[in-house]
Parts: sequence; structure tokens; C-alpha cells
Amino acid sequence: MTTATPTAGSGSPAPRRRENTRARLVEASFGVFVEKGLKPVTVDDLVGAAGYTRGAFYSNFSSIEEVFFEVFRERGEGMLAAASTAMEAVPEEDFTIESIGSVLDAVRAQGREWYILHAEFTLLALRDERARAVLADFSERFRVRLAAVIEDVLRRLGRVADRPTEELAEMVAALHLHALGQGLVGSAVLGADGISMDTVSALVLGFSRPA
Amino acid sequence: MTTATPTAGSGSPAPRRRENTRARLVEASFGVFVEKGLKPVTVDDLVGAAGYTRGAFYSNFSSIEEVFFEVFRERGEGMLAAASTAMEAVPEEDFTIESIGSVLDAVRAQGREWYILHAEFTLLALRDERARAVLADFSERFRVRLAAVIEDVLRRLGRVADRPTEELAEMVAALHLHALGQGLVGSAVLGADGISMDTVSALVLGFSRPA
DNA sequence: TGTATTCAATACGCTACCGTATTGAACGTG
DNA sequence: CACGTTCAATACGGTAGCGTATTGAATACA
Repeated sequence: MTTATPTAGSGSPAPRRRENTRARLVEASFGVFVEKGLKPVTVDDLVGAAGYTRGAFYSNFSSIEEVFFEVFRERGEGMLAAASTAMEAVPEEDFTIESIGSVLDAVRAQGREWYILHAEFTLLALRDERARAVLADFSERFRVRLAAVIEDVLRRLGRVADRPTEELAEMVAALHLHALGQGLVGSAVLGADGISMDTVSALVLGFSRPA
Repeated sequence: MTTATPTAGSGSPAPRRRENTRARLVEASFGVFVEKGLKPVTVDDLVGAAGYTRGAFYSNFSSIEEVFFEVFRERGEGMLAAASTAMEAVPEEDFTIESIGSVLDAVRAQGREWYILHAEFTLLALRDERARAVLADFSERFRVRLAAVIEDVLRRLGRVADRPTEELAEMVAALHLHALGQGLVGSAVLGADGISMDTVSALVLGFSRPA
């Protein structure tokens, strides 16, 4: 790579417009943050990955954190959208425990990258109020979606939950993410590829009873 | 603070010995890592917190990561020791679900600080093989201890687990840590102060059956 | 008590990265 | 097809933090 051509080889050169630059920068930054985390990343890393130089960065953003926020928001919306799509793909009368799995698959599909981004952003949230708000918003929305599926499934099975389905959803999501992380780190007690279906099933059944 | 007196006001001035310096540096570094994370920390932050200057650092360590490892190992051992102590404090014939709680309390006692250190170290482990090994070792030891308690409790209750108690232990530990983190970030669906006892109880009962 | 050794304090040069200011090429507009 | 505008590329000075080399004060030891 000699010349710095943004997104090398993408058909038409794409007009030099502000939105393009921002979008490409955010897009490319995702991989950089996944690879390095937040603090070790430099402005040159980001523009380098996108095929720009420093000037493009400061003309579009004022700090690296700003980009990080944008990346998280964007990928978070992606996750939520994927989860919704997965839900809607299942016809109402086919709800089974497996339906929960298909929502979890939306997370699994982003796998390693989402896990890392999420962990990194959580750490930021511990120290930054605004990040806290963004994270809380995402988490709640995801939890609510998952809770809805769980509720549907329970209804279909003719069972009622012992406690708020949101708690159940929180547990399932937490364990799923945790298992994904364990898989990355090597020791995978709960399954290297996220939580297993029979664990989900045992959880959902264990926290509910026949209506 | 004008003069840099290590551990200001601790009775005797304490001899200027290598081990002392190392120990103080590690001790003081804990707080710094909790506050800032890993990468943003500078050598001056660490020696400053301990009341030394750069010289002391490079004469005892060769990188900041090295100190970070040492901090995690040390606090990890502390956690394990606290967990063991908690276990042994309960007479064998008194095992109830609450016994599990007393192990979790060992974690709760370190609360916020342990959560952050652990999260920070996990992120490092995703990118560093040696950290991975250290983390795996800690996690396994903790899981085994917790699994032992769970097993004892189940035996006492005349129940048998549906699946390896280590899996159960992993779930309980993961949810506990997750809940602690949620508490720090604000939204505490599973209880702001770690996992609640009736969740633990439901989990343990849900994943076991009468013998 | 004098001498050798240990180890933290200081001094120093170096590099990486920052953020601003300036330049100049692509684009829209009349 | 000129003109103005938009925005990324480049050039720059400033700073923070690094790691080494040297110094000097404790401590051990004879």
C-alpha cells in the first residue's frame, strides 16, 4: 500500500464527502479498537486503518473517545437490529426454547469482536458517565428484547416465570457473553461458543413453573 | 506532601530494602490500576503513589505490565485465601445455601476494586498469552473451591447435581461478578451488590434434583 | 570505624503523539 | 468555465513519557 486510497478497491472512488469520511473512519476504527483497546490507540492508527491522514481525523472528530462512542453505538444498534430480525424470523406458533437461541446467535455472529468491544466499553463506562448512559441504554434495550422472547416461549409452553423475565433475560445474556469470553481466553467451562442450549433450557425451566 | 516519604507516617521509617520497595510499589499500584486501568498508567503514577521516584521503579521492575501481573496475582491469592477462610469458618454440619453466600461475600468484600481489576486483567488476557495463563489458573482455583462448597451443600440437602458442579460454580461466579459490575454502572437488574441469595438458591436447586 | 555494596534519586536525550495552522485539490454553483 | 467553498493533506511546534546513565546516600560487613 503506497498511496493512501480510502477503502482500496471499492468500485467507484466514492466522492470526497464529509459523511463518507466519517463513516469510513468509524468503520475502520472498529477493527483497531478490537485489536488494541481504547487507550493505546493513536489518531494515526485510526486514519491509517481507513486510508486517511491526520487532517481527516481532526476535521471530523475532536477526540479518539468520540470515535469510540460512535463505534459502540453503531455496532450496538447492529446487534439490536440483528436480534429483532432473528425474532421476527420465527413464526409465532413455532416458539420453542430454540427461539431464544436464535437471538443469542445474533450475538454469537459478532462473536469475538463484539465481546471485546463490549468489555472495553464497559470498562470505560466505569469511569465515564456518558459512556455509562450509552451502555445502560443498550443493555436495557437488549434485555427487553430478550425478555420478550422468553416470555413468548414460556407462554407457548404453558408456563409462568417465578420472577421478572427481565432478570432471566439478564442472566441468560450475561452467561452467554461470559461464556464467549471464556472461550476466547481458553478455559471454556460453559462452552467455548457461548452458552449451550441445554443450559438456557435448564435456566428457563428452572425459573418458571407450569401455569 | 512536600518530601516523598514512602508510606507517610507508618511508625518506623522501615529500612530501605529491595523487598520493601517492591512490596510498597505493588501495594500502591493496585489503587492506581483500579482508578485508571492499565495503559493510561505511567511509571510516574506508580512511583508517585508509593512515594518514590522513577529510579526505584526501574531498579525493581522492567515494565508496567510486570507490576500489573504482580498486582493481579497478589490480589487473586488474597481472594482465594479469603474464600477458603470463609469456607472453613462454617462447621460441616451447618452447610446450607447460605454457605455459598459466605464464599461470595469474600468477593463482595473486595467489591468494586476486585471487579475492576479482574475486568481489566481479562481484557489483557485476550491479547496476552501469559496473562491468559495467569487468569486461567486463578479462575480454575476459584471455581474448584466454589464447586466444592456447592457439592457439600447439595450433599447436605440430599440432592445430586444434574451436571458438573464446576459448571454450576462457574455460573454462580459469573453472575455474581456480572451483578457487581452492573451495580457499578448503575443499572442493577440482578441486585446492585452482587447476586442475591435467592437467585443462588434457585440456581442450585434448579440444576439439581433429590437424590 | 572504614570500606564496599546496594539501590533509589536525579539528570538527560530521545521518541511518539498531540493539536493547530496552513496549503491545495476536489467539488458544487452561478 | 470561472469562482467560492469544503475538507483532507502536510508541516510544525510543543509536551509527556520513556529508558539509560550517573550520582549519592544509606546499609552491610570486615
